Amino acid sequence: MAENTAGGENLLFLTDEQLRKGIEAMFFAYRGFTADPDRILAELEYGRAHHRALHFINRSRGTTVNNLLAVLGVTKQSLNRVLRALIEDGLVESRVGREDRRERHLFLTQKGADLERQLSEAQRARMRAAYRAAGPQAVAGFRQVLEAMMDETIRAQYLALKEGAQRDGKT
Amino acid sequence: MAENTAGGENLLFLTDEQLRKGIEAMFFAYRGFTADPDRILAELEYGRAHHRALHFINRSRGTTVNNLLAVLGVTKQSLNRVLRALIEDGLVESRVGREDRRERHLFLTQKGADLERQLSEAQRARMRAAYRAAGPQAVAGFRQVLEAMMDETIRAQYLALKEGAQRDGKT
DNA sequence: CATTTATGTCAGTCTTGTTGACTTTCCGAG
DNA sequence: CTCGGAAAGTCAACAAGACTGACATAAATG
Repeated sequence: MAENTAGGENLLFLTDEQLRKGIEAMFFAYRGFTADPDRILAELEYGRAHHRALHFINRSRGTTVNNLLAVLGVTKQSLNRVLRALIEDGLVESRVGREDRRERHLFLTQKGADLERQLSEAQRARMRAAYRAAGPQAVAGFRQVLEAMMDETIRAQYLALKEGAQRDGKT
Repeated sequence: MAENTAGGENLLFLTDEQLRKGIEAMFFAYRGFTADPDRILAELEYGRAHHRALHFINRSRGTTVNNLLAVLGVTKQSLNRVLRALIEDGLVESRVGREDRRERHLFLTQKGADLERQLSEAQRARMRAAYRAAGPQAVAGFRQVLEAMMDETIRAQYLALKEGAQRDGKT
């Protein structure tokens, strides 16, 4: 590879070959990332979309449908189908907004919180194992690269969320 | 949180809060990761599934349908739909195996290679920017964590792929 | 020759995305 | 205050791409 000599050692990680490995790592890792919750969801006749909704309702309780839409990056019609199922099954509660009665504020019921906990714990367990295997320094790099890979507008949302509602202590 | 004091600084990154941030980073970053090729594909009436097929045929030219199945982790019916379209449109060529004539070996045509190049370049550009922004050390950590996050069996495949550049098994 | 393997196909289902059309509610201009 | 537009949410219909199951064909293998 030409860049090897042209750019010097410190640019080796920018060769097409290195980038390709990163792309494939991302692809395979994402499969692992979703595998555990997917198995749980399959038994309950829910899908990944339900998991995502539960996750973000839990993490920003009382959020409106519109907020959730922006975070999830889907159409409101698509989200609505998922939300309807979760509400019918008693996992999510939808309350009419007090100030603006067009809005619906979303909350997990106890049952919803239980499932969310079960799903996120499965995902966290894998993440915890990966973090432990790789070490703190690798984790910092992992997060840096992921943040840099997000779309601009998404990154802004992510950084806002990162601090967000349940703020305990420092990063 | 308790772990903050209980585990000491070196375990800070294993708190549920840290893990949740990692999970969300993964979610948002994967959206960015697929966004650019998705835009190109949408205009051509192809989907992400076609991109994945093109990518792995390019990276392991002459691979068999069965190999591709294992790497992509989908059913043959699902892959077949995608492959049929790519072959009909003249992006992929399917050749009967010389040694084992039951096998079909898959190759990109010039047209297929062109599209693959266009798609992967869009994806590489984002990856390159992220790598550049984060630096070599972060990239090393990024890859370490991703590898640790894969399923065991997938990781074995990935590591094999990582080394073997263009190894046509038996054509 | 019987079985197994590799591939392809038809049919049907499910999840989750899409667009279009509609209702309810809010708010600002006249 | 009323009217019309905008915003939030809902319902309906459709498409992509995954899935399962059943079956067909050809070739390799014991």
